[in-house]
Formats: sequence, structure tokens, C-alpha cells
Amino acid sequence: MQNTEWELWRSFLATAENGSLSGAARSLSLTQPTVGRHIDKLESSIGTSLFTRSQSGLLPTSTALNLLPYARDMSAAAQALIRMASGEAGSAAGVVRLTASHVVGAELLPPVLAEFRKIHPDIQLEVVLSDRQDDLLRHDADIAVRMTRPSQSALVAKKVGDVGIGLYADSDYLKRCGLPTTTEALLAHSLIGVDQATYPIAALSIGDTPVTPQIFSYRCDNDLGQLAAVRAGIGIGVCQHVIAARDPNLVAVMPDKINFQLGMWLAMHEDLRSTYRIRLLFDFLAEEMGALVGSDERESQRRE
Amino acid sequence: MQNTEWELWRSFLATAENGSLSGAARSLSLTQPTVGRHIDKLESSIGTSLFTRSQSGLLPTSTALNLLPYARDMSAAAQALIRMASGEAGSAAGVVRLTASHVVGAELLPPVLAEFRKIHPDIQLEVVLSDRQDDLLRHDADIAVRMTRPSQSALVAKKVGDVGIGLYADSDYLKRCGLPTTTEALLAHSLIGVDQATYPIAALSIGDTPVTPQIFSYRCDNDLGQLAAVRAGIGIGVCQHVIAARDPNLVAVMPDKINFQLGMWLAMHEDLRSTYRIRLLFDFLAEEMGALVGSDERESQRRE
DNA sequence: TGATGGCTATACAAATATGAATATCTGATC
DNA sequence: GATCAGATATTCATATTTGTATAGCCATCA
Repeated sequence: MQNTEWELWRSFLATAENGSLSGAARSLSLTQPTVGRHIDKLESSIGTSLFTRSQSGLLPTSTALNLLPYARDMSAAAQALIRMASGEAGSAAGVVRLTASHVVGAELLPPVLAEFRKIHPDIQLEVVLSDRQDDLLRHDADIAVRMTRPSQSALVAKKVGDVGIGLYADSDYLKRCGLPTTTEALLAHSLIGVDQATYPIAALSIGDTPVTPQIFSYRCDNDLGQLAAVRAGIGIGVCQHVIAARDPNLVAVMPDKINFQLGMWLAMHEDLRSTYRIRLLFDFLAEEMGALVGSDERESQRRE
Repeated sequence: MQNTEWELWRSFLATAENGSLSGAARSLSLTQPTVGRHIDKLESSIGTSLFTRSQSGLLPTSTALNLLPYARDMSAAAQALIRMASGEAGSAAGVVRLTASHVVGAELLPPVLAEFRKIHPDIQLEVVLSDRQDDLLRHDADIAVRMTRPSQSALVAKKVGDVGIGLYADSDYLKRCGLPTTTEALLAHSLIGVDQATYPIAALSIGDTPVTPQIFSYRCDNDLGQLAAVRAGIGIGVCQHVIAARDPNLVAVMPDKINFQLGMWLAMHEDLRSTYRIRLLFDFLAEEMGALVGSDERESQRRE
């Protein structure tokens, strides 16, 4: 029990995430009997059942659900390990994994990363589009581009600039429904915004009306989904000026009244500063993203 | 390369930490040829040498040194995994691992934990005495007793009270060298204090003299080592009142002039709140340690 | 100088884990 | 209601991994 083999937990995680031995076997390039035997071993080793078997798959027990986060930690560390092992620490080669919001990853990053790839063709990039915050500490990613100030310990953070954000709509939509000029008129429009998420809107209001999910008639927590809705002419939604400027069909709505700034931050784990390829991308992003969003004032910090 | 087996990294870590294949084999209950083959596999898999072999053992290359922290992460997660698997989440059985400073772990905790063991004999305890701070996030320990306010994210923290601290010396020492009553006289004494550590003394001063390692003639970063030095009659050093009160040979030095309070905190990872045995110990410690140090005001908090 | 205890490397037999094939069950679908 | 896709369990031959035994190297110490 002391020396439960690490390999078994890998099968455990895959089984839990795939919902079946067969699925786990496929994802691990093993076979179903093998994974089944691994689970058997684990169960007899810890003395508890981990899954309730059924013909349609395996259902994790509450014990298994409790263990799952730790197995994920293990997996994250294992993946970070092979990523780190993918190149010499001091060479411009290997894999770097970065995470960003969907809209940043889809709209802003690609041209910048294309440039980076040209300069450093031996550095491979993995881009994870996610709005979760807890990636860096677990080494789920090496670098994060975020719109909030990173507050976690052991992170190196650098502000690359402030992103201007305003309301936009497709020109066709505005032809159909008119361009509002007052907050009352605006609230009567078809608005696009967040669903469950609370963070970006907690302190906002339009005129006297606080911004809650209820005022939106099209709700989507994925910022890229919102942008797509705006582009499809569904209604009025927020968009970064720098993105809207490239799209001739997007028209600013009440730009003089509604306009705010969000800081854009780069963050990486402190440990990674000595890994050249990661440092290289970090510095490159700081430079290029800063130029892109047109930062006036810059600020850098390092939290303890 | 994608599917580097987890098991291999376990051998890698053991090899690095033991400094030899043979040692690693012993610690893993394997044999030296097996561990050697594991390292071979890893090296050919990532295409780099990890250790320079020699007749006296294996020396990690710089690549290996870079990978080591991640292997430790993996190991910590694996250990947390088997610890969590050691008992049902909802039952008062299994293993709980807690960390505390040396002096707290040696002087204050044992009687309290003895009581806990009487009440919950099926909960096994692992106590790690360490002054490092980074244990909880990696799940190196489940619960920490600390003398600083935990500031890391995802931690549940609770203040159990304020510990009074003052200067003490062994009565024999004072017979030999006299009991100082002024700060000048005090500074002429043989003082016991920290060596490298900076945190506890950064803002302190004795009279007009700032407290730096140089004023101590006996320096030790281990607080228990300092206490032992005080008890051995080496000189004057700090001690918690509650500990000194039990020792008839310890005499307070200038208690009216030098006396300060340090908050004592309990901390645990947020994820563990739903694990009964851990919650049980956390609450028990909050209660008993609070009574022990005699807290006047209590405060609890949860950081985001 | 010679013996000893630590280490790595290698060869071969034994133990172990794996995959292929198959039986069997379940739920969805036509 | 029959059929099909996808799931787990079981068996057995095969492939892989492991341990044992051994040889060789180097430092330390009497």
C-alpha cells in the first residue's frame, strides 16, 4: 500500500475521465483488460471500491471522486515533466504551453505567435484556451495571458498594457434595430453578455441599472462566443477596440459613454525563469502584446 | 515520448535523491539493475543524459536538476493520493499529515495529539517538523501550524491565538553571568538567535540596536535548537511563555521590557474540508491549541 | 599492499504483465 | 422484437519486466 505504483494512478485517472475501461485503454494506448487489471490492483491495494462496474461503463464512487483531484495533480506534474524534458533548459528548443482566454487566443495571439515561430522554429507551442485561473500553480501551463492581476504566490507577473473595451454591434443589426444613444435606449436592445460568470461585471452598471446576467438576452460565458454572436448580428456586446478595429462590419455603440479599460497581464511560474525558451516567449509576448494593445503606462511586479 | 511511463519518473526521483542506483533501489524496494534500466529508458526516451555515471554513484546533469522539482511535485501528489486513499473521506480513519515548526512540534503538539489519538484511535498521524512554507499547496502536508498568517491562495486559515514570547535563560547561566536589567547589559550577554533566517527579526530592535544575526553569539535557524541552547545554559534566547512556564530551570529575562506576541495559525488546503478526519483534527487543534496558548481574541478568515 | 565495502554493468532464468480472442451483458435504434 | 454498438469479464499464449548472480571498478583503511 505504501508503494502503490504510480502507473496505476494513471489508469485510474484515465478511467475516471473517460468513464469506461475501454475508453481509458484507448487514450492510454493500452487494452481494456490491462486497464481493468490496474483498477483491480488499486482497489485491492487500498481496500475500497473505486468504481461501480456496469455494462455501460464505470461510475466513480465517492472515494474515487475524492482522489481525483490528486490524480490530476499528478498528471499535471507528469505533463510538465515531459514538457520540460522536451528541450535543454538553456536552448531555444522544446515545448512551451500557454493559456489565454478564448478571445485573446483566437483573435490576438495567433499573429504574434506566428512571428515568434518564425524567429524560433524549434520551439513548439501548445495553446490552451480556457478561462480557468488555477493553471499555473499546477503547471498546467507555462505562461498565462490574463485580464486580471495574478495574485497567486510564486508567480512572476508582468503587466503588458491596458486593453480598451467598448460596445459593438454588426452594422446590419444596427440598420435593422437602430443605433442607441441613451442608456435607456441601450437597455431596450438585444444585449449579449455573460451567463454564470460574475467576475467581469460585478461592479459595473449601465446608467442606474446594475449589470446582471438578466439584462442580457443572449448569454454566453465564453468571450469568443459573445464576439461571434455580435458578429452574427444578434445584438450589442462588448469587444476590445483593437479587435473591432480590424473588422469593418463592427460599429462602436455609444463609445463616448461606455468605454473601460482592462489590464492585460502575463504570468509564469517563478521556477520557469531559468528555462530559456519559456523566458524567451514571455519576453516576446510582453513586448509584442504591449505594442498590440498600445499600452501607455507599464508596470511590472513580482509577488512573493 | 508522449507516453513516458510515470513509473520511470519515480525511479528518476529516487535516484536523484539517493545519489545512486543502489540507494534508489533500496528505497523503492526494487533492485539496482531495474532502476538502472529505468534511467536508461528515460534517457533514451528524452534523448538527453540525465546522470553522469561513476563508480561512486550518479551525478545529476543540469537537465536532471531542472526536472527534479516537477518530479517532486509528482511525488507529493502521489503521496497525497495514497494518504487520501487511506480512509473513507467521511470516516474517522486514515492518515493525516501535519507540519509545524520544530519547537511547536516538539513542545506543544505532542500532548495535544496524544489526546486526539485517544479520541480517534483509527486516525494515524504523520508529523513533519519543518520551517518551510510551501508545503500545503503541493499537498506535502494536510494541515500546517504556523506562526505567520498564511497568505497563499486556496488555503483555509484560522487564527488560534497569540503566543507570548519573551527572553529566557537557564538559571545556572544567570547565576554565572548575572541577570541583565538594561538593554545595554543585555547586549553584552551571550545571545542565542537566528542565523540565515530573516523573517522573525526583520523589524525588531533591542533598544536602538537593530536585531541582526551578528548580535547573536550562538546562531541556529532551528527554533528547537535555540531552545536547547537556552536550556543548556549557553545564553539568553527567546522562548514562548507557555513552554518556559513548564520548565523550572528557565528564568524570564527583562520580561517587562521585552515581550511580544506572535499569531498562531492553522491552515489547510481548501479541498480537504470535505475530508472528515482532516476536518476533525483541524477543529480539534483550533480548540486545544487555542486553549493552550490562551488566546484572547480569535479571528478566522478564508482567503480567495 | 591487500582486504573491504560501496558502486555500476551485464547475462540469464523466473515472474509478471500484456494483448488477442472470445463470451456475455446492456441500451439504443430501426 | 431483432439488431447493432459498446461495455466488462475471462482465458491463454506471448512479450516484457524483473530479480539473481556475477564481474569489474574505485576509494578507504588497516
